[in-house]
Formats: sequence, structure tokens, C-alpha cells
Amino acid sequence: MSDAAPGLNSEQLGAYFALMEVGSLLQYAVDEHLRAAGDLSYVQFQILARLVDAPGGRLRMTDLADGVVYSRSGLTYQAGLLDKRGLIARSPAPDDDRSVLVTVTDAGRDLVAHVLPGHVERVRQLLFDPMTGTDLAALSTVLGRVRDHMRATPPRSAKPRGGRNRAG
Amino acid sequence: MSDAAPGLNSEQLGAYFALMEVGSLLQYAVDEHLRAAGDLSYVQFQILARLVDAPGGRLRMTDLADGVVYSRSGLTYQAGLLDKRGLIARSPAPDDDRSVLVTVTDAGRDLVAHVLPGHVERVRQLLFDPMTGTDLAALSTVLGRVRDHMRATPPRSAKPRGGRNRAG
DNA sequence: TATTGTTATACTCTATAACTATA
DNA sequence: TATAGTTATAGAGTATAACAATA
Repeated sequence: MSDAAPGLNSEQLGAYFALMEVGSLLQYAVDEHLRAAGDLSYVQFQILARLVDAPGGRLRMTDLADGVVYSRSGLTYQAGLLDKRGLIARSPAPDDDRSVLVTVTDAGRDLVAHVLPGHVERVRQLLFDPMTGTDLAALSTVLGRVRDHMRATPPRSAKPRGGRNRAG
Repeated sequence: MSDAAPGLNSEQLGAYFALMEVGSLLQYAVDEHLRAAGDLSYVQFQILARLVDAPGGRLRMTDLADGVVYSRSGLTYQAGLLDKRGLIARSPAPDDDRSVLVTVTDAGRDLVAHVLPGHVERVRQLLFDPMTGTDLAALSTVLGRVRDHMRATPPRSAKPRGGRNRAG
């Protein structure tokens, strides 16, 4: 879009496109590896990874849904797949009978451990090999700020009802 | 993964997660806007945007496929949708009868023009509002370097045909 | 009444392979 | 033989809405 970019200067536009391309290529490469190494989609890997990191290896469905998947039914679907493979187990929550506790099984932990080195290696090769130490520090600073801002800016609840931007 | 990250230090790991999260949230927000404002997916918007930027508003299917979609049949599918809506037109290439030239129609240009301000506005709000001028410069430098490196590093499973592995 | 989670269902998108046609 | 593109088909993933159960 060389001409019509009313709200962004060319440096911003370039950074935006670069971010999208880098994110897309990285996601693609990582996804490909996870499938080949462990027959996992990136979403499934995220679910397992969050569980491995959680105290006791367990989280409620709702907590898991926050930040991993965009709908509850989507998480139920993914959890069903992981459950069927024996990578997680679901049990009723003792303190709230509506909730379901999801726990990583040993098999789930093993799979994450098996997949992680190659995963991390791909990230290193693609993302960090071309960076200098200064690059890394700068990137951390900027992305941290942006992430905090995005988290604080309600992304999905801000649905304009009577919309200003409708297509004719 | 606080424990098992053999190949990345914690700063790198944090930067990686931040990048994925920022990219994912940005993609989601932008996609949502494009659908609401113009009933376009991000892929469709990319196709139109590339055409608008191309000399004469036209590109061959193959050139379009490079960097936009992951398979040729995927592009045929998306082009079919855009064609049906009158946003692009397809015609045989005069110099090579195997090729198909894709051209943005006036309706396609209008839709891009209609959608672009809101698109850019969302990017500005989410990505650039929390940044300082130094941040932007740093981000551009790092992402530029990383993107060049990624483009120069084709995925190992480079498939003979189709696919995603082209320098852009 | 609101929240948690599942299910049923429909839809979008993507990839693979077979196919046609041209270089 | 290799390339350009389409089609048929199958599969993964997602969202929406209805639903049941609990708070």
C-alpha cells in the first residue's frame, strides 16, 4: 500500500508488515515442526505447555481458554482430542461443581519434553540467530510494552454495535 | 516453559512468547475489523492489497500465490470467492497461455479504499500507540533483519511445487 | 440470573492428488 | 518433462446457539 495509508507513516507501515510476516513465517515453521515431531497443532502445544507450567499441572477449562483459544467450544474440541490421546485428563473441580479441572498426564509431559528441544531450536534458528544482543533487549522492551497495552485494551469486548464501518 | 528450555535463555523465551502473542492479537483484531467493515478475510485483503499495489493492478496467479496463501488450490479458492463478488477479474495471459492474469476491478479498489482507514487505525491503536519513537526505530531494525534472514532461510522440507518457500 | 462446560451443526479454510492444457 | 491452474475431495478447526447443571 504505497499510496493510501492515511494513519501510518512509511516506517510504521513497514514495521507492521514486517511484524505480520515474521509472525506468520515463525508460526508456520513452528507449527510444521510440532506436527512432524509430535502430531500436535500449535494450539494443542500451547494447551499442554500452559498445563506443564501450571502449579500441579492443572487448570480449569475457563483459565485455559483465556489466551489460548477464542471460544469455549473450541477448547472443548481441542481438549477432547488431547484427552482421547491420553495427554490430558479431565475431572470435576472439588470446589465448584460447574468447573472442570484439566491435568497433564505423564504422557502429556513426556510429549512436551520430547517436542520442546526441536521447537526451541527452530525458534532460535529463525528468530534469534540473526539478532544481536542489543536487538534482543530492544525487542523485549518494545514487545513487552505493546503486549501490556494490548492486554489492557479490551480486544474482543469492544464490538461496536451500531457500527460505523459497514460495507455498503 | 520455565524449566525445560535448553536452547533459549529466559529473555529470548519471553521475547518469543511476546512476539507470538502480539502477532496473534493483532491478527485477530485486524481480521475482525476487515470482516465487519468489508466482509473480507485477512487473506482476501492481502490479495486485493497486493493487486492494488501492483503495476496495472494485475498479477499472475503464481505471483499472487507467493507469500499470500499456502497452496495453489487455496489461492484458486480465494480468487473464486473474490471473482464471484466482482472484486477481481481473471483473464488469460497473452504471453503465456498457461497463466491467468488477475486484475482488481474498480469495485475491488473501492472496497480496499473503504476498508483501509479503519484497518490502519486499528493497527495504530494497538501497535503504535504504546510505542515511543525509539521503540519504532528499534523494532524496524530488528524485524527487518529477522525478516531478511527468514526469507533467506527456506524451510527444510522445501516442496518441489506449491508451498510457501519463496523469497518474496 | 450468571457462569461453566458440552453438544449439535454449519461453515470456512487448507492441503493433496488427479486432471487439463500449454511451454 | 516441467509449469500454470482448476477441480474433487477430505480433513481440521472455529463459531454460534441451544442445552444442562451449578452458583
